[in-house]
Amino acid sequence: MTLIFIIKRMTYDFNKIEKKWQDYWAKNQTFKAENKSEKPKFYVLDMFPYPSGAGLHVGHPLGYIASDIYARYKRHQGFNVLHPQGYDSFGLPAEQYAIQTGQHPAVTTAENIKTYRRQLDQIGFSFDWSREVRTSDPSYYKWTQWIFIQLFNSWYNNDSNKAEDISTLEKLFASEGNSKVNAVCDADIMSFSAEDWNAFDSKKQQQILLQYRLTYLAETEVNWCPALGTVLANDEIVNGVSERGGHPVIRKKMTQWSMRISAYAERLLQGLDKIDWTDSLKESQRNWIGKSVGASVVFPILSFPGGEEKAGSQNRAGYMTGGNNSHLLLERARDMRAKPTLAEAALWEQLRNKNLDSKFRQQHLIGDFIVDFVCLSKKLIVEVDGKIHESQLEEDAKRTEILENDYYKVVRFTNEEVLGNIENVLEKIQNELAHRECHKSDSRKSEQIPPSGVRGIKVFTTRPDTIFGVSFMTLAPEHELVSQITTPAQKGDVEAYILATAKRSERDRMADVKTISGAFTGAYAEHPFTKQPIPVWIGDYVLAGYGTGAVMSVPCGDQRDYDFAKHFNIPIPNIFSPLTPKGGTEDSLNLIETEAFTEKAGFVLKNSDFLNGLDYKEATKKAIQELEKLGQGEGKTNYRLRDAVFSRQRYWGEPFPVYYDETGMPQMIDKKFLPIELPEVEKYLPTETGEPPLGNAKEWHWLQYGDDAKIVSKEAFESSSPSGRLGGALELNTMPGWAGSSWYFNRYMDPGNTEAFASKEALDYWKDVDLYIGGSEHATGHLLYSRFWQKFLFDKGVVPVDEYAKKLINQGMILGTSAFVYRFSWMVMSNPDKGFDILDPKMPYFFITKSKYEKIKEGNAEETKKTKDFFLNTLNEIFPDSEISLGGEISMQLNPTHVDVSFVNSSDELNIEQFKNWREYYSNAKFISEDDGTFKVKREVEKMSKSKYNVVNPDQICIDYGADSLRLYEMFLGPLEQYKPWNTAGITGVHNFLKKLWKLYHQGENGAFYVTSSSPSGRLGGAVSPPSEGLGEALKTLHKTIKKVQEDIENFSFNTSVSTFMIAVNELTAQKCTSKDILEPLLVLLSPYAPHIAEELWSQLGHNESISTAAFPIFDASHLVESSKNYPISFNGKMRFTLELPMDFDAKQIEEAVMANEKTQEQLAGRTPKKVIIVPGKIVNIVG
RNA sequence: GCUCAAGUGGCGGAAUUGGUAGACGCGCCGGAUUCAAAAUCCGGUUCUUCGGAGUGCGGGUUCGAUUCCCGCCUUGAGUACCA
Repeated sequence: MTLIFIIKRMTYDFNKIEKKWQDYWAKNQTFKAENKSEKPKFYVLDMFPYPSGAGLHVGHPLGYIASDIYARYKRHQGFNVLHPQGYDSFGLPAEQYAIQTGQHPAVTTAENIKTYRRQLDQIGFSFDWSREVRTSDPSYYKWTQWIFIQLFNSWYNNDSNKAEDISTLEKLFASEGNSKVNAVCDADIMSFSAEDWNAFDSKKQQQILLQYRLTYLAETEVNWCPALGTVLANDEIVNGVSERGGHPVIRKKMTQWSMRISAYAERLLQGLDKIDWTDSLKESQRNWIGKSVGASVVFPILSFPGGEEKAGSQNRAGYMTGGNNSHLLLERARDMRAKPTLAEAALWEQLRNKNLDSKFRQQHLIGDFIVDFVCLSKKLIVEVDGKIHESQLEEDAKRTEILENDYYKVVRFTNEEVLGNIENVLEKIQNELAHRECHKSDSRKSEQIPPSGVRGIKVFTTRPDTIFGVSFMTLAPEHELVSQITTPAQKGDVEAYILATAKRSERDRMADVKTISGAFTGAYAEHPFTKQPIPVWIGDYVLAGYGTGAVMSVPCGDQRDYDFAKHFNIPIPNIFSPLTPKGGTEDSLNLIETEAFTEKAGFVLKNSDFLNGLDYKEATKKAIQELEKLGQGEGKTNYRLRDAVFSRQRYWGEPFPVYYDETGMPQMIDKKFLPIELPEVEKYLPTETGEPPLGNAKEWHWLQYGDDAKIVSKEAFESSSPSGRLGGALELNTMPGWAGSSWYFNRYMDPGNTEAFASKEALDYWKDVDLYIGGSEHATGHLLYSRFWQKFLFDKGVVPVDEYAKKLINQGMILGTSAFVYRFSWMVMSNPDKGFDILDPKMPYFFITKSKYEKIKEGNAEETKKTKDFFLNTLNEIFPDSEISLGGEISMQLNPTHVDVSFVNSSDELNIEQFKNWREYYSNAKFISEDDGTFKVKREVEKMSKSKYNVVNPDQICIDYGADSLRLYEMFLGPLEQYKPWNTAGITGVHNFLKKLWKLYHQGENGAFYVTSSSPSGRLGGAVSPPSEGLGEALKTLHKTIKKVQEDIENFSFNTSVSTFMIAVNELTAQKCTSKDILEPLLVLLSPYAPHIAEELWSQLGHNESISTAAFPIFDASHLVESSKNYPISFNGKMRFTLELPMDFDAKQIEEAVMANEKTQEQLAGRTPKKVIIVPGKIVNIVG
């Protein structure tokens, strides 16, 4: 017996249903995730949205719908699902708006968030809103500031290969100096001993530590836009001017906070292998990190302008230092050596020849100074001051300070002291020497110093195996050696070239990579092995910013070197011996006749001394070994990844928890005082003195006595008591947009925590994101920086995993379908006496429908004439008093103009009335329509954007079709990761599907709910027919659907499951299925996609609880077993007909049946098949 | 230039390990219902000279290729002389 229950007549009132269930979910906190649960966890995350003023357009929810389907599916699977949402609410647009309107960004941001929230709610997402975070909320950015402090208090230890607390570094410095420390740090670090360190004052120590910290202050060259008063990122500059406003941009050096992300380059690269992210995304991160393995090689410089340096001597390094103008100073030093003062001569007599056991040099160049005497190994400078120094005490003091900064000690004596009591002077010097540790100039540290002076030209190469192919060196024009080594004869050429390069803008240099240019410096370097001189050139194909800014040019193995050599007639020695397929070499074949041979295989080396006969791998290894023996090179890995600038001259961002003390050193504010809240300012522009907007804050000085601290005005700070006082001016920059988004996924685990950014329990439970969905445009920004922070936090033991997202999917963009109308006009000529004003407001705009436009474009004379007549007649009607004539046909103007897509229907017909009302100046527009009276527009797919009038807002779609239709349709459009145009026309398809679905459950009289139950103890009681009786076809449909939908969700192929649902409903409708056994599980399948209608029908089935955690139906293959198969019968691979045969036929039986069939004989037309391929259960293919 | 992704009807797209190419939907065409329209329902819809041909183009492997291999073309994205 079958029980029938009829509830009441209902139509699919989606607006009412959707509102009802959205309210229900909110009221019952249906999607709240628990931090303690017996269930397995699953974390589904969407990329943080920026709440823009324009609100959501239909492209935004695409990824959210996909992740929501997955989250809901996982709930049906029995997981405790964390699916949070929040806002990356600091950012430029709100600030720009504040600048224009004076409205506080916090106010506009809050309004925008409200709109976003309303729009998100109406789509029915299963977010746990109790965990919402906003980056601009002080309770959130408190922890962003805290992480910044952790970075400041850390350094990267290459030996332990992780970040460590800065205190461990201080201990090392105090006990052994820095020579053995293997840290990631600034490039220009001087070595010091433990004694030096302990003798340094606090400021000096802090300056040194800053060179090791993971976030540090440094002078960085930035893109400065004076008009906007801020630094711009590279992608904010378009064609050399600012993207916003088109203002000029200049290169400027500024002191900024930087993040030492380069410390993590290798781990960021290696980590990619552990995570399931899209290949293209990993690929762009790999490119960005840009690892290249090779060697660094030093080429000594053979000739200096003065000729006083000779190449080849081993103890050259450290012999002399000097800045860019050293060659000028050197001449002066020589002069002074020749004409010493009496006192100098006397002292030199005593110091020379190692009378004091230390080697001294006289009139030597240190940095940009010529000092009287210096002991390089002990870094002791002895100055003998004549009368003249009394008048320049200040300059001397400054000079002393600079030298001391380089760890030199300066002792001064007067002429009188030296001449009067030279014994005393020598004793003092001896004393100093005894207290100073010996400085080895060739320590590991000094190798990190960029090449300068006689150290030679340091290059990085990925092909050390080709070192015998070097025929010249090329330096970047900006290289600091250029001015030092250029010979007088070449000076003119070189300077002219440098000037010409400097003039060329970045853009010119980029656009014009084909032109080869350069200049010879006149200098020669020495080949490390052959000791042959190699000419040194400069060329702008070598970039100052990469590697060492210099290359060893191997024209036979590098195309750019090859082109350069050809252009300047530099020899191209060949070192490649091509391999034949048999393994021998074939030297008659010249690999480099027309271009460089850049392959790393298929050759052995020749003309390469000890590398002869070796291949790429062997030779690379051998070359590095030999270079290391000579001390002129070593194996080296280079990364393109640069440290990230972390300061922005902006208001609407996180303030730094930093003040500058009286010595000007940055100090972190203690954790207990966080957050440092963003101050109020009167205007959001830079100050008159060019300081960032925070410079406008009246109170922005830190004033702290012990546990008491407050932010006060400059005056209040200066008048406060200095005793026990901490504090100073607060940092004026704010953090960049990526600060808050680099760790938010951790905050969602425990967003309300006030003691930590998340509790250990929460972090250990949720661990990482299982599924992360977002746009690929963040590939090298957010997604790289956030991995860096996560690894850092992992090193510090704060988070349990070092990769925060196991799987990441990129959703494609939904593009707009822009509409264009064609405007046309002719050149108008009128009689001067009876003229009319072309700017007369009565002068209308003329538009022509698409097909006629196309005819005219093709040169259709008739259509052109008609259009012309229409134009002229219309004008004559409007201006009856004028005599108007037109220019020739050639002067006809046809311009496509964007028109708002809301005026255009799905058949591309323009609503002329709406269009006329759109703009005042269109109100009297004239139209040439199609012959049937419609006016058609041209369509084109473009990015969705306000300025293209092609934005489609989800609000209206929800009103017209409902959120379930929108969700299904966005998924139905195509594969998630693909870019695809939005076309509202198709939404009726999925909407009809939902109506059909509704009908399937409402097959009662007058559309009443009607479901038959066969369950003996069903919820509504009653009896009883054997389960599944007579449901064969329906069960097959159901289980086919279960299988497909489950596979689809797990493969993120959401578009195909929508088709599957349609097929299922079509089939069940055809079967007139009313069985609860079928229709109930079907709802669970559908619920992730169309949750509102699923909830409604679920409750109509008699359930009192939400469908959201109902168990996902289990696929049972037995329902799909077929007894026969409709075999496709192919002839030579082409399917000609099908044949129904029993499933249990074996190959032989199939062949007999097929060959016996008359259609087979017809196809064969008397031929005998050569071969019959039979795959039982699949196909039959007859060949012949 | 390099790297990655993608090219299938009028359109969005499907074909999951090589096995019936064009599922599903839109649009279009025809029909039913209606005084009429909307809505709904039913049927058709790759091209075709009715033999066949056909998944960007040209080759190859295979009994069989949208799927695998080689070469090319086009489009989109990222990157910009990376030594």
